[in-house]
Formats: sequence, C-alpha cells, structure tokens
Amino acid sequence: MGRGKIEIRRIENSTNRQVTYSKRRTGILKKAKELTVLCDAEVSLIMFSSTGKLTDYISPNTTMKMFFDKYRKTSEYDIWQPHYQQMQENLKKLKEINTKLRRQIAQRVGGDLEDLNISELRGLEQHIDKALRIVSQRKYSLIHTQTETSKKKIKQLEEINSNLVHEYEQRIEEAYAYATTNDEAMSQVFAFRLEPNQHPLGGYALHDLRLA
Amino acid sequence: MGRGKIEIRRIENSTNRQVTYSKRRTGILKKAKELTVLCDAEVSLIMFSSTGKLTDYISPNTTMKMFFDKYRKTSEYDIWQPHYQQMQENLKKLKEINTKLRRQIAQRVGGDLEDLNISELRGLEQHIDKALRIVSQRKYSLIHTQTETSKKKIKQLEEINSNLVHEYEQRIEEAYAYATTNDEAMSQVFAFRLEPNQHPLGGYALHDLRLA
DNA sequence: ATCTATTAATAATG
DNA sequence: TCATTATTAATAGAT
Repeated sequence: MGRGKIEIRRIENSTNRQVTYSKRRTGILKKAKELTVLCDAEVSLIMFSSTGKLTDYISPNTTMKMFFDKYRKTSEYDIWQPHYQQMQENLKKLKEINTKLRRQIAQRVGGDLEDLNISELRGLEQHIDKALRIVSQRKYSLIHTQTETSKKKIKQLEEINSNLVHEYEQRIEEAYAYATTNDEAMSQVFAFRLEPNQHPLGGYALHDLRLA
Repeated sequence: MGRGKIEIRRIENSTNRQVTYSKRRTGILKKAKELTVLCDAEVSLIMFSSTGKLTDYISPNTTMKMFFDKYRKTSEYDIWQPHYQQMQENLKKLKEINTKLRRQIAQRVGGDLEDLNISELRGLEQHIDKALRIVSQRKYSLIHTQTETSKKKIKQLEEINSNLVHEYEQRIEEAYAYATTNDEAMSQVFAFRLEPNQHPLGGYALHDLRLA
C-alpha cells in the first residue's frame, strides 16, 4: 500500500523507521477505534516506539483497570499482586515516618523523652534551644533591659552613697577640726566621728552590694 | 476498502458485526505485528469481542507483566486507581499529614510562618510558649532569683541611703545648732546645709530608683 | 470461507 | 514535520 511493496522486517534507516512508526501508529490507532465502534468491542492498544515514547488507546466507557481486570480474569494472570504489595510497603513506610514525626513533635513539647540516648538528647536539646532562642528573643530583650537598668541604678546608688559619705565626712572633719580648736563641747558632739568601716552603715560594705 | 464504503458506527446486524469483527481483528493484529517488526516497537493489543471473547498480542521478548510495569512507569495515568482507590486515598491522606507535621516542626523552629492567619499564629504561639515554659524552667528560676536579689539589694541600698541621709542630717543639725550658738564662723562652715530635695544627691529622688 | 470490487493505508517523494 | 500520490493492503459485500 505504498509506492512500493516493503518486506516486513526491521527498517534499518532510523529516520525512515521513525517516520513509518508515526504513520502506522496513526493507522493502527484508527483501526482500533473503528473496531471499537463498528463491532462493539473493547480494545486496549499500547505502543512504545523504539525511542520509548508511549501511545495508548482504550475503548470509551472503560478504565485501564477494568480492562486489565477483565484481562486478568480471562488470562488467569494476576498482574496486580506486585503492585498491591508495593502499595502496602509505601503505606507502611509513610506510617512509620508519621510516627517519627509525631514523636519529634511530642519531644519538642517536652514529652516522650524516655528512650532517647545521650547523643539524641543532646541533639534535641540543641534544637529546642534554637527554637527557644527565636521565640524568646523578645522576652530576652526585655529581661536584658531590666537587668541593665538594675545594674545602672545600683551603680548610681553606690556612687551617690559613696559621694554622700565622702562629702559628709569632709564637712564633719572640717567642723570637728574647727570645734576642737574653739570649744571642748564640740568634741563631745562629734565623739562618734566615723572611722573607716565604722560609720552608721554598719556591716554593709559598698563593694558587697554589687549584683551577682 | 470494500465493495462499498461504510460509516464508522455500530453495526446493528449481529452476524454482520461478528463477521466484521473477525475480519478487522485479523487485520489490526497483523498491523500490530508489522509495527513491532518494522519499527522495532513494543506493542500490546488486547481485544474483547462484544460476546466477550479475548484476543491479545504482545511484542516478542516481553511479558505482559513487564509491559504493564513499563506502562505504569511511563504513563501519567494511574491504571490502578479504581481498584485500589481506598489505598490511594489513604496514601494521599498520610502524605498530607506528613506535610502538615513537617510544617509544624518547621514552624516550631521559627520558620514557615508566612501564610498563617492570626488564629493559627495565636495557637502556635501558645504551643511554643508551653514548650518554652517547660524547657526554660531552669532559666526562669535563675532569672527570677537574680531579679529578686536585685530588688532586695536595691531596697537595702535605698534604706541605707535613707538612713545615712537621715543620720548625717541629724548630726549636722546638732553641730549647726551648737556652732551658731557659739561662733559665727561655724555658720559659714555649714552654709551648705541641706534642705529637703536640695542635698548633694541632686535630682536623684529615692522613689525614682525602684526597679520598673 | 472465499472472492473481488472498492476503499483505505501508506511508501516514496517533495 | 507536512502534503502529495502512486501503489499496495484491507475489507465490505456477495457468493
């Protein structure tokens, strides 16, 4: 059915082969469809070209499954078992992964820590610590600010305290010096004059008041 | 291609239909074989007549199983869907759950927060906060202790400061009173005598030094 | 089933 | 890849 008759044997010229495949593929597809319509038949046609390209046809009102199911019944060949098993394995794997993921979450909420070894615990600790850092950044900021404020105020108080002590000691010193040169009574008023580490502050040494 | 042209529609006459089926089945089978040989292709052809009779063809050097496996791999169409629909759905659900779980984990590490609405964000925040509380319990304890220590020390300082001021004011007062009754020069020494809110502490009112 | 007039498919070619 | 066409192949209808 062409300009010349051809032998039914592999076409060696690659290009030619591809062209012929394309043409005949169209032809056989048409035949399959016609057979379906004309004769009320069910047809499945699947073709792979030498380059691996897939072309398929299945009669309308049918699914590939129904078709193969029927085929299996008729041919006594159970082609489904392998795929079924594969699906079973996939399900199993997914379930396992799910379990692990749930466990991860549970551990991140602080539970299910019982059968973790030291290394795993260390890893989990690090991860949670990381998350903790991110979430608590705001809190940290606030705490830091408060701490700094406390330190500053304590330092200020210390300085003020120190200055106060210094200032008054000086004045008292002057008053004392003056008094002793002018009146014996004055020396009584200032009899309590502070010696270092012996003033009304008692045991509260200033250097002990720093924050830890 | 016959004595007369025919429309491609179901042949109503049963006998005629069967005859045509037989003829065309032979034809398409031949075509399939030719395609296989000529073009080095792999072809699967399965036909059921309207009466249910099966005829099939598969390229040589292949089994039906190998062919179906290849078909399943190549075709995007999942031929197994109808028969294992339930399984497929289960797989899908598990995959979705997996995705969600992974997302939860991601969010707990502080990422993938972009398309969460306010309610979801609030929920996540609460959960993380819960975990945070558990993990940071030790930290919290330390911080709390520090804060309390700070407050106590500040309070102590405030009291000491207050006492100091009070004590010295009293002494100075006494010295001043004594001096003024005895010597004019003394009044000069104590000319700086502190008035309320006017002593060397400057603007640092004690009530401003409380921790926020 | 077989035959064959006729249509359909397609190999070679552009 | 697409179109044309000479030629072969498939087959509808008849037997």
